[in-house]
Amino acid sequence: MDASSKKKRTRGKLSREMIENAAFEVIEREGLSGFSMRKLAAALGCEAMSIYHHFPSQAHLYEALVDRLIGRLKMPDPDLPWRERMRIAVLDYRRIGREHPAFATYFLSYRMNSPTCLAYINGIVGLFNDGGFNQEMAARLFRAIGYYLGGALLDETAGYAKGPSAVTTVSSEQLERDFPNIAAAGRFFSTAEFDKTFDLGLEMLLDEMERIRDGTRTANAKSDNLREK
Amino acid sequence: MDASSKKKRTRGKLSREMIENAAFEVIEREGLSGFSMRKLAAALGCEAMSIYHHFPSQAHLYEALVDRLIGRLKMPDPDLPWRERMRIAVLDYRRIGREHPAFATYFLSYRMNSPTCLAYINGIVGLFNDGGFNQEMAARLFRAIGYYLGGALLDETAGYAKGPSAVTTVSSEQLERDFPNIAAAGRFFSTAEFDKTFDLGLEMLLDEMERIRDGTRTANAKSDNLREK
DNA sequence: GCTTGACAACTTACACTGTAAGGTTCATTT
DNA sequence: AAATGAACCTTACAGTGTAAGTTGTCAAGC
Repeated sequence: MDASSKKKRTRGKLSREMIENAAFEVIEREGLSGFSMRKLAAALGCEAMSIYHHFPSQAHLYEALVDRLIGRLKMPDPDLPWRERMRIAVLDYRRIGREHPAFATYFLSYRMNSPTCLAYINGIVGLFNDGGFNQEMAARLFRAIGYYLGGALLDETAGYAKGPSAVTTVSSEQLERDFPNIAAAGRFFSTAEFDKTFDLGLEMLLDEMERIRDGTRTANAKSDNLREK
Repeated sequence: MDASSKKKRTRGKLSREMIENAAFEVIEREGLSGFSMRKLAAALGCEAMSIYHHFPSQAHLYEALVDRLIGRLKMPDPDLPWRERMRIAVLDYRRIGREHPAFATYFLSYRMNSPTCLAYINGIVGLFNDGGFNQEMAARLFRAIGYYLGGALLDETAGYAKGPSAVTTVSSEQLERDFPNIAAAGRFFSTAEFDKTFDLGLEMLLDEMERIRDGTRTANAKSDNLREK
């Protein structure tokens, strides 16, 4: 018989960390929708259900992945100028998203509630408080900058740089002819332009935040009340 | 036998429009991940495979849904002041996302390439051109505003307002004690505050765009070159 | 050395998914 | 009346997450 020669069961082989590492790899290789517990198991050289001994569900595993990414983020040095601290915090977050483009899709719509993530968010909100804003403005600016950051990451990781998702596509000749504005703008939409575009928007928001803090934002703010309804 | 009494086959019942309408309903009722061709068929009173006669795949169906949402958007009146045109365009897009919160998740990472969607994008890029920016700046600002808009929609439709996605959550007592900044900011994170927060960020970006156009953005822009690396 | 217990990993099974392939029904045209 | 072809249904397959039950392996106590 000697059935043991066929399957080399190395006991205690698996661990949470090993599984997490493999999960990151499989997700990036197969894409988030192509990821499955069975493929993860194959990468680990075990059966799918063995993973459930370490993570009670796929959701728990995903949560651990988010925690690991967020948990490694450090708050920027408080001795730096505030604007620089804010910039670093934003770019740090963007970096971990860019490092895991396939996982970012999940990451970005994940509503963080683990202690690790809450500690991070608490620190970032504190950074806005340090900027000299009152609680309301700190809260709203936190959200507004987060919108920009999240939207940029979504586009940079899942956007046009990955090619069209449409089933029916348009030839570049037709694009040039029928949609000239897009054709003209297209060259600034490439992956190589991501940093420059992101920085432009980020600096715009940083400028405005400093204007709000310094009370020098009187120019066009009046039009805020022009909204219908 | 009289098998016809059991199943009332009403021929020509289905149509692309009917299927699309039902799809929007089922998606919003079941959530995007809870949506399936079989559930859609059940809502339509037909079998799953009947849908494939009208849409060759689920992806084609989704694409049609995106096209329908985008296709109904009109460019703002060109006679309005430019800032107002831009504001309306942004809010229109946000509105259709908010009207289909469950579908928005798909919508936001969908890379539009259908003629309908390209026509829309072409119009919006043209709106930036009308603002008096050169091609490069128009392209980058289009993207930057899109980042803000997309991130906001993602958060408003899939974010914290839907409750935590984490499997392990933290009690409100612990939140108050360990994460005071979040607790303090929390009241401005509610659904009721969405409009006000969105408007703040939008007006910030509109302000900055006008500064860029008018060349009055000299204040802090110098720090743009402080980036490491 | 032997037994026991606990735990880690595996096996099986179920209800679900999208959709390929092919069969059936029926309104319309000839 | 016969034929056509669109519209719809049935069946089947390979994939999914995971509940439930089983087996293999190692360490401790006798």
